[in-house]
Amino acid sequence: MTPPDAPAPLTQTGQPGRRPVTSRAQISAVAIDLFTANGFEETSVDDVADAAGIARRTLFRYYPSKNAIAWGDFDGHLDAMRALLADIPPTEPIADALRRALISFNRVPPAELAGHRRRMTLLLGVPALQAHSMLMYAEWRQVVAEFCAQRLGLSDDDHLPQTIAWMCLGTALAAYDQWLADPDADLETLIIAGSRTLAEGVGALS
Amino acid sequence: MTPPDAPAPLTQTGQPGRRPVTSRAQISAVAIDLFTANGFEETSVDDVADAAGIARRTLFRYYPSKNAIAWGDFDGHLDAMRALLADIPPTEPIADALRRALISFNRVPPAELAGHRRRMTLLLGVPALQAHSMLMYAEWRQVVAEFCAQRLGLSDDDHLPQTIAWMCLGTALAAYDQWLADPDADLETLIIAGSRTLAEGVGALS
DNA sequence: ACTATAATGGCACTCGGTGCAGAAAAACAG
DNA sequence: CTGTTTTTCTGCACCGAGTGCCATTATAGT
Repeated sequence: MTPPDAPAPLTQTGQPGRRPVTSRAQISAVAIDLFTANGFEETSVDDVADAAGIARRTLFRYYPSKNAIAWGDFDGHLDAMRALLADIPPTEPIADALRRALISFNRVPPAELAGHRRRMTLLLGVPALQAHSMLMYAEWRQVVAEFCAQRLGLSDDDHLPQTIAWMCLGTALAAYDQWLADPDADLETLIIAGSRTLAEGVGALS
Repeated sequence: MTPPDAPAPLTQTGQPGRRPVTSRAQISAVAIDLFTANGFEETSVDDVADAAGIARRTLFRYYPSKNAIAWGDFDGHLDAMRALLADIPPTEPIADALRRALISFNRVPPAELAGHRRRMTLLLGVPALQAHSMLMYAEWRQVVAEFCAQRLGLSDDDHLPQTIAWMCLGTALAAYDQWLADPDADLETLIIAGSRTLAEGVGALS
């Protein structure tokens, strides 16, 4: 039985004011359905707002742009990456550390795999989203650069940490491209292969 | 004396139809002046069109988007990169070849250095242009990937060539960021330093 | 002068994004 | 139960980028 002093207002937070009628995650999910089914350019923001059951104006309170909807919650993933790198023992060589972080960061529960694939297909396939992603990647690179800088006793914005961060990004994105192109490919295997090039350099090839 | 049979119509091409009143390069130059002076977001397409002495509608015949104006002629540079890589003897190790190509590709005549710097400051500094640049970089990466694929006996879209192409891009962009941040820095020196990381890998650091 | 051709220019329209002001829910105090 | 406060939602008007359409203008050749 529910206690008599708790009329169960479902989303009671103790704070005044109207409750949000939806969530960023829900909007993103609905939008990705539409984008995948009908195409990104062919889907207007009004379509997304209608499908999400909110007004156009409200949609732009949840997300600053149509492009951003496809990404969903990126800051959360960014914090996860930071935490991942922070947890790596200082004794581990930097190349191993980066490989481990790349693998962990891109590991998704099997239940979410199909959805993840659909999202990434959009992000890496639609030109407007490819472009917008650059801005997300910039923050991700900064996280990696901070880690490398600390390890190497350099500043965040020094040349070497920034170069390594760029290379890590490239490693991850090249792996994703392969993964999306081949339904049978294993993302982790691809990342491990890319990390080898990252660690040993192009000189080790010829 | 001009020959009597040549009334010197200045831009006579033998083809009928009205002559273009301006050029892509000229529009780009005028636009970069405005963008640099007043800011990219603060400058409307109408402002650029007015300054270039053409109608808004005409401007969009020269460039498909406001973003593209800042890049100017990129396809030309792309062809140059292709030619650069094609000219490298097959005996040269792939890491050396990439380093040489990166250096040559980014070498600019001293007379154009200041202009180049202004353009790159916009391209790497303005978020909208950072994002748009991703689409240009994709073509550039493809050129590099084709070269690597041929050298390694692989396909253009195989994992390894694509990974290397991403890393080359990162090397170049990290160098540019440093160059723009420090007015006294030498771009070539930065690229050489980055190429070392590219060739020897991250494993050579720790 | 007449015709074919290629570029320019104006107009109306769509779509993404924003500022503003008001309506609608929720908690709380009397 | 009524009024107050807080927060979210919504409608409206507006701006700037980009496009389709069609008329206009300039050039070459007959």
